[in-house]
Amino acid sequence: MLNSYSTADKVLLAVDCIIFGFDEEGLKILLIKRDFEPEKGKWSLMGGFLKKEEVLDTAAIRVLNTYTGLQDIYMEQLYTYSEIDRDPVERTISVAYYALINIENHNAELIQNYHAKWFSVSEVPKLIFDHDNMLSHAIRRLRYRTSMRPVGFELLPEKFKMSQLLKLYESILDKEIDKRNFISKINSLDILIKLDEKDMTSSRKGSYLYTFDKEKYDAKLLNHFALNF
Amino acid sequence: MLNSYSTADKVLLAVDCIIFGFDEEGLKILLIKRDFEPEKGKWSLMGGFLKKEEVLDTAAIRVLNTYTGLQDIYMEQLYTYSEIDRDPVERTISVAYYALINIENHNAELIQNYHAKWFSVSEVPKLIFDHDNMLSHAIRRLRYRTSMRPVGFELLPEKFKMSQLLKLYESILDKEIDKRNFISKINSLDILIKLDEKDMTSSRKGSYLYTFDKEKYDAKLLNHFALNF
DNA sequence: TTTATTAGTGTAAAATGTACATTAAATTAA
DNA sequence: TTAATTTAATGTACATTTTACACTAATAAA
Repeated sequence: MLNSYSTADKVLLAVDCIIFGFDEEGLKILLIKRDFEPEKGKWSLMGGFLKKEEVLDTAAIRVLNTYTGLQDIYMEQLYTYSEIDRDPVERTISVAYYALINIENHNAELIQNYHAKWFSVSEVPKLIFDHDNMLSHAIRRLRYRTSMRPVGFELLPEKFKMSQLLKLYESILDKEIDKRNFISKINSLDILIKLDEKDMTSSRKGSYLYTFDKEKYDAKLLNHFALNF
Repeated sequence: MLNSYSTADKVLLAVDCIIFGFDEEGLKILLIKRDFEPEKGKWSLMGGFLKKEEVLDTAAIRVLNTYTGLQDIYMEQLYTYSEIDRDPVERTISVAYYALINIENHNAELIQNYHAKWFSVSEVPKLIFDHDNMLSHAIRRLRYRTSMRPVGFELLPEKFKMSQLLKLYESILDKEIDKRNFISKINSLDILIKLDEKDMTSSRKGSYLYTFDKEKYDAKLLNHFALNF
């Protein structure tokens, strides 16, 4: 019977969270060392089961918070994984979510956490279950998204140098980008505000700081701008 | 307990199928009239529950086949919907899938079916549950996808006129496209084979027929071509 | 042979993308 | 005080792509 609610199978539904961050060293991802079976001691994404009275988006937020202390992180649904043996203990379907966060802003929350740790995306250890697959899927999505619209908002501090933004793009897209072309392209989008302030920490000359102009950004989102680096 | 398999809630997991087709009249979508409760007699997507020993992709194929007789349709996962009350009978999470098919090729299968019917996307009736939402999400995805790579393959007959391909794009993107620019852009992709054959049914002059060059197409997919109409 | 209908074709101007090297500002060391 | 060092900031010429736009070609029917 295709449509009998009473006889239909019920399954475990999980969420897994892929959290991207960025700092001087480049693009990173947040992982936890499992302190429970199966695969205790191995690295994995933050995951947990959906509760009956809960929406997936909320479950993802709750799970992430439980493991990392991170609050109010907006995550986007990535894909739902349902391979029969993806979880060796019991048939579990998992809905993966991903988010971009600013590492500095959230360090306080993370420090008090037990086992969460940032890894460079280029040096991720072997993960449990199908988490490697989820991660590579998420990276692909992030790259794709980056080429469609600016992503810097979430990953950079409030005030940032142009060179940081450039480095962010280079990290995500994993390629070199011509500095002058990058700057003129970004400027042509007209979504940055150049501040009077300079950051003197890394050079004699100092470099101007910028912030995103959230209003202009939102207005332009509607016409979904594409960047072709 | 976040990670106890034994105490975690289990839920009903469904799949819903969004099937796009195209004919002389434009872009269409396949719906069924429900012959069971709830919402009996209303129009809906083809849906059914995931079985315990089944992968989502397979469930989508099975469900579609059950309602329409359609065979071997490759569907792509769209999104997973989990609003608490999306199904009034019981908490059900649904994974939506979508596919593009050639209406003519599959008419034989569909004719013998009871209640499935094609609707122009511009004249879709009110659907049950959150199926309207799924559909509009799918249309958005289709438009997006169309701007990233050619989609004609699946929706057109084996042999087609350039004007059909143009009309397909206009239907999906819901805007007029300049004929000359369209043709030269398509030709520059170098994925069509112009046949010696002409279709004389719609004009005195007759128009050349084309087929897709699957090999060239696949080769180019790797460099994901973007079309900006 | 004229008429009507759809198919098929090209070009010029504008916008965008790309490749590439020098000067500017400030600190530190001589 | 001057020179040397370091990173920041800027512009141009060329190639490519996109856009706007209108007439001729082929054929069948009248």
